[in-house]
Amino acid sequence: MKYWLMKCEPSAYSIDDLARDGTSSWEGVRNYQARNFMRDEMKAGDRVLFYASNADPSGVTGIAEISREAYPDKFARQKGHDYYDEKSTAENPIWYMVDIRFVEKFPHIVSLETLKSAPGLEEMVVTKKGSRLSIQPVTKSEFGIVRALGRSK
DNA sequence: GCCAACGTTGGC
DNA sequence: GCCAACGTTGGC
Repeated sequence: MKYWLMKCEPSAYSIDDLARDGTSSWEGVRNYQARNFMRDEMKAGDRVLFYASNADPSGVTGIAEISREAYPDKFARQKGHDYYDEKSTAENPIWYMVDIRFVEKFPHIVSLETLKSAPGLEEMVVTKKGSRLSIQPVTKSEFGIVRALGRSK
């Protein structure tokens, strides 16, 4: 099993929205590196740290899991949609999406500041300066540390 | 809202 | 294929 961190602005979609919906599609990834992780490496059952970006504060708000592996992002072919990309075709969709399922919401957000100062997370991608990647691989050890922080008071 | 860091585009 | 210009992300 692999572990991931996925970013989303809470104004667009939050852990509370996911808790309400149960599952959600994860469309709109328009970065090749993030797409490759999603398309080539994400498997059903993989665990996800749900990260709120551009938030106050930003940080990990809970856990989700991959419920459906990568399939073409249909929004890339909907003209006028925010996620429309004229280069995307049925034969070569270019962009992919996955579905995620709610697992748990932490009692408190694990802020970026906390992540940066936590022992064992020094190499975690999200704690590095200028790390804009919206889908990041996380090690099993990092995942466990963040989950413990999220569950603790 | 600012702006540094990063990815993409396009002229050459 | 280089790299300047531009657009976007996301912390602050």
